[in-house]
Amino acid sequence: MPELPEVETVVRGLRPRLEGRRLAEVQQRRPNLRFPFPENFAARLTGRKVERIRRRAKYMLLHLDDGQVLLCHLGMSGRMMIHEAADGEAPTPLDRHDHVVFTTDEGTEVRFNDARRFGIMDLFADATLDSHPLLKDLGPEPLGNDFSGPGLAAALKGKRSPIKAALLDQRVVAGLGNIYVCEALFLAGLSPRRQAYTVQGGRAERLAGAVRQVLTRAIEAGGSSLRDYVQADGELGYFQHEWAVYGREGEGCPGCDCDPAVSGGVARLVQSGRSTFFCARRQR
DNA sequence: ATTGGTTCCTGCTGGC
DNA sequence: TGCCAGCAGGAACCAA
Repeated sequence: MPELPEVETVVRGLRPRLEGRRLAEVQQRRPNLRFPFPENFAARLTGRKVERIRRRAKYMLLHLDDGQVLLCHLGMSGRMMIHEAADGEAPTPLDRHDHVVFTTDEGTEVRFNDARRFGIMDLFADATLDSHPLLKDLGPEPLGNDFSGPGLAAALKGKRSPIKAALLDQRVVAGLGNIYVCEALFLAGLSPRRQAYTVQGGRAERLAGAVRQVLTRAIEAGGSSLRDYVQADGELGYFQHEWAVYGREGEGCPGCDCDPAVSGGVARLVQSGRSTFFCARRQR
């Protein structure tokens, strides 16, 4: 599912096609995604130039030349598919889940496709960005300077929920989802069931380092491609081949030499309604 | 205030 | 082989 590394990969794929380009045409093909589209969505975007594209947590933020910001969230199944203009070739037919089509002044099409419609699009003034309800409570960027062991420890202090749930809380650290939380806890050797407030000192330091490491590696690999997710240019990411525990129930834990038939290997449990994968031997 | 459960949605998977 | 229940999950929302 698109988590921080996947969104970062999409942003990097979109930049060369959209930054500095004008949106010649914008088609909104249904009234809502997860929420209704803002009023006059397409009209307010048409003719605008995209000055800068950046990422905050799992959100893409497109800064426009008139002081508006277009916010996009890929939800579970959202993709940005790029169709370059080609001489004399018939355009690829639209899919029924192509909900928004942006066409630039160069003729490039960017199609937002989202089968499950958990995605979000919003459009608002740059000046209100810091108070935007979806952005205002977000925690630090895990790859930024504001994220550290002591900072993480402070955010976890007093939290009685399992560390797994705490890391999914976007107010603690922004951008992690189920996959990378499982992977980071594995790397840090921490049990997903451990109460969050017990992750202090060296444990918090290890966990912060593990979060950074797993996200950095995933971005280098171009993200993880599940059946839902394709990078902006249609290339597949490779990080799913590097998962140590996610989706590997019953397989041997890559950190243990033990036989999965004897030890049980990677275990699965359900926490806050989602699957957690972990190695009970290595993670305490 | 904090925490846990439910909901939205569709496509894929696995069991019969 | 075909059918269909169940599962996947980000984050708002609600209830305790």
